[in-house]
Amino acid sequence: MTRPETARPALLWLRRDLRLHDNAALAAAVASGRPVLPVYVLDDDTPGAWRMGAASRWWLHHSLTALQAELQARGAPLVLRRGPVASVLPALVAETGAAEIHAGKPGEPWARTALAGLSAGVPVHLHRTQTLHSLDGVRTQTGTPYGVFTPYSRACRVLGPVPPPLAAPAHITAAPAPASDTLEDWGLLPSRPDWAGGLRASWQPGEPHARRQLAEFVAGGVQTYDALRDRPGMESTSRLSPALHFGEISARAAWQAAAHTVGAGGNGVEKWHNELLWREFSAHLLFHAPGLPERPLKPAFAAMPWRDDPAQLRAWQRGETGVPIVDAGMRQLWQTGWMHNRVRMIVASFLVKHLLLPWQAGAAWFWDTLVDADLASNSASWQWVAGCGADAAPYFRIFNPVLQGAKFDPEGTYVRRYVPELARLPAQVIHAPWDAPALVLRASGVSLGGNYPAPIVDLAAGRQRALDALASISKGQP
DNA sequence: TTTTGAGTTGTTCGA
DNA sequence: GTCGAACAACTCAAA
Repeated sequence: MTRPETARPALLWLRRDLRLHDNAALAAAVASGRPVLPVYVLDDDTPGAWRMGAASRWWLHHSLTALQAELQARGAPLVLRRGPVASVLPALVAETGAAEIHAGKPGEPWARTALAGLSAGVPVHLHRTQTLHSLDGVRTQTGTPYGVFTPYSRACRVLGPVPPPLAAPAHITAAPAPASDTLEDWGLLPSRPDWAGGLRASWQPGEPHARRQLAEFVAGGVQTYDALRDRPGMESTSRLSPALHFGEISARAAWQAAAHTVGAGGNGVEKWHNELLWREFSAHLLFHAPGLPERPLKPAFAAMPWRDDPAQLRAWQRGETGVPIVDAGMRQLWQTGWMHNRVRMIVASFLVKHLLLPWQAGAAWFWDTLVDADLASNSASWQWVAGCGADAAPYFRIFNPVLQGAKFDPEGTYVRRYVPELARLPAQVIHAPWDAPALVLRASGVSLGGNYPAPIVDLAAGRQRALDALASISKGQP
């Protein structure tokens, strides 16, 4: 007995597009007229793969749980498999008799390489699901990729209006389901110890919640995004970065939802669009510079005299540097799996400039602890702060964590929330307790070197050391 | 081909 | 307290 040709399923490989709305790969699989077989592959084994960090794995577990429920509601179970995609997918094709594969086009070099090495014996159709624009398609007039954000963003904006998002299919004709792992098999959640309490309290992964969150942001926060997005003590950002990373919402939906707001005053929508284009630009950079996660884009930085200081790196990771805004940021990261964007810049600058520790060490910590860890954005942003990126910050731009704290957390709200031992300090001294009179410290229950560390580096000396190090690798030096 | 203007997010110093 | 200039030189992208 042979099945009719049209009964052979279309395999839908979902990776960073864990959604039903505006999913071109899903739409194409449904449009093929074949039964659809959705599959997620946990790939820790492809050589060169950037194995997802612990916080990302926590998010993935819950995002896949939500996706299973959504697919099930439309009649199609999600198949879970584990292993290198280049062997898992062909095996699944052989097992199910699938006639074609649909997937989102990967951006990470290692994933593209793995896909190129895949020979499934059936057509593989790749669809753009992760970005607004083609990573390869946006080029300068001479055909080279962009290396500077502003002209890149201009080129994107003149491409024309972002097309409307695709609807979610009302019904999916399911293929007979092959064997599947269970999420519990994968052990994505921490057990001993269970450190995910702060993540559970802060987040709700999955497409349905991401859509609600976007709607709320567009109805309120985006109007004041321009003015308030730099204030870490306020809820003034979208907090959609993990949903965007895992594709629970599409960049297109995020763009369009804001574009349609009426009566938008100020530049909130434009700022929001720019942030989406920064995400896009980072993906563009990684696409064209595969070494971005490992090596500085500016070759001169190979000679940078980075220090090796495990104790100071550990103090930074734990939020025990003695610099309040830095410690608050690092503790927010550790507790919630996320850090406000402004504070990311401050803690990153502190690590690479004041401590003179390599940006790769910071990027590795972020990779493991962020629920929104994204290879392109993380690598490009760390290189930018370190000064070795394509579109780098000027060498003299060294964030002063005291001034940054006073400017963007003037009441000390953010520091008080994450560094409770400083909570009773007056706002005037909360960002530099070492300058506070002994009487004020005592009255606030703060003991420097006791219940809160003294700064592990003198800020002025650290700044000068960084300037000297940067001067030592400039071409003007003998 | 050559030229020109510009380049996310800052700090310090001196007037 | 406030303000403007200086802080390298380089590379990018377009005219």
